[in-house]
Amino acid sequence: MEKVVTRFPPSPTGHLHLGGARTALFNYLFAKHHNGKFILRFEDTDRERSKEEYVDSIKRALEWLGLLWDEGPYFQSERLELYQEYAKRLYEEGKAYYCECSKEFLEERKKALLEKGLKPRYEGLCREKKLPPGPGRALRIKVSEEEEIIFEDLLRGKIVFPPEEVDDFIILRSDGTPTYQFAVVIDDLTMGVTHIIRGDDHISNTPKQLLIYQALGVDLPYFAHIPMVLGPDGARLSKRHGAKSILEYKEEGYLPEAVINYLARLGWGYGDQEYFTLEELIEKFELNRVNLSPARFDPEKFLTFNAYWLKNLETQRILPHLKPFLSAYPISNYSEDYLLKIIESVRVRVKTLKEMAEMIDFYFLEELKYDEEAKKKFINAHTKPLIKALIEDLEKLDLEDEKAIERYFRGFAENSGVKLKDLAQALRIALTGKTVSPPLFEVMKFLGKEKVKLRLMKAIK
RNA sequence: GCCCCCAUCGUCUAGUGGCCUAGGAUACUGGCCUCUCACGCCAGAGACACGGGUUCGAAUCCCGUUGGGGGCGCCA
Repeated sequence: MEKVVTRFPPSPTGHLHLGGARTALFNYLFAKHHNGKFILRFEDTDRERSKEEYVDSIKRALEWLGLLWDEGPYFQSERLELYQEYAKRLYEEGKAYYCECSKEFLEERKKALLEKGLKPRYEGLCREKKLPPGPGRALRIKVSEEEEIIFEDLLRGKIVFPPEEVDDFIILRSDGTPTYQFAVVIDDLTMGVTHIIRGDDHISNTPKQLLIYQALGVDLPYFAHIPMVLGPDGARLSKRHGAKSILEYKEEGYLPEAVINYLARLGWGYGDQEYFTLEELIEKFELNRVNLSPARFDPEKFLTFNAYWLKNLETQRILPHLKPFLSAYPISNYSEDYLLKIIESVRVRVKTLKEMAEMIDFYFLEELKYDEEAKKKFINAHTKPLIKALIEDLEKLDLEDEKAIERYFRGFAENSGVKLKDLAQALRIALTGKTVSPPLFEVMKFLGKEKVKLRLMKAIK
């Protein structure tokens, strides 16, 4: 097989969201699985809506996900001459013609046809006029009215369109810029793209693109139309329906590993396996395992995947992602080893990095933020003397030895006639300020004797 | 309106004519574990959209219906 080349061609008119990211992922995985090349290309021929800002955010999102492109990014806006050359060729070969119909006129015709219950299509008014290029004239491709248009989709098999489905469509606007249909074909052709993997909303565009390939007299690439990602409500996932950008998930404390994994499982499966690393996906990804029906995005399950990776990824790989969430604290005062141990102790208890940061903030705070209500409840006339006694005992304890501490506390509770449960809550508040924390004896160990003593004293003051 | 795609638990999926009394995950319910919160473990409930064919046999193949999604731009 020739070398596989895939591409991801976002238009920089918005941030990268889950749907786009999944398309990028599948293209990336397919290319990497076959030792091929993955190209990034920005389709920015719509100068009105394209923004530099989005180019930047899409790139950052892909980088964060680890979907690194081997070539590009290309910009269609920088390749206008190329499109014009190809268009000129089609015009000179009589395969395309100039059209002088105004937008307003076409709009009217479309309305009229629609009212008659007909398919809105260009009626070929300028087809035989043999107009030369000129201002206000768009270039249309000549389309046969008799032949069915057939193509073989890698996932769905043969797809047939009746000839009347495609009219003489525009390939070059009257301002000389190419339309999407034309630009994609020329780009994919000149960039050597072998496999076009894209959302199935493009199925209906494919016939038009096929006709361009045909007119050009070149071989077709392979097409694979993957199902779209729908919102939880089953409606199309789109920016207007509040689809969040990938970068927003980053800010909410999602791990790229989780995003990748969840996205891969939307519309793709590998037996009963649920969890995959990027490396594993590259190894196992095959197009024939892609589902054909659209998948709904389920925030709940997405969170679960994040929780899974939070508790299974090596702590060294979590730390860099966690650091931005800890920026309010002087974490540079703590060793990496210390931070890793803390991560280890809370990773099973949280679902996002944000939650993780909140859960361990007490390690870094000079002044604890107490849950006042809980403090009142658990640090009372009954427990205060006990805490005082504990402070005395602290000197002779080895906080490094968790097991020993636990034995000591169990004994202490028994002797004092309180349940460890109740004593533990009082201590938890005193040491962390909260009612929920990592295991107490671990907290003491990591805090160290000095801080434990200080915090206990402060709590009973 | 016309055209195209799709159809298994709520959701993501396994399943490619007999292994299906339909498996897993998640969410849900109950229990166990337990210093809090979690994790974990055990158990439960939960689906082949419907109707016709084909076949000895259909979740799996064919047709229709219904439902969902998409497209019909000098947007991408």
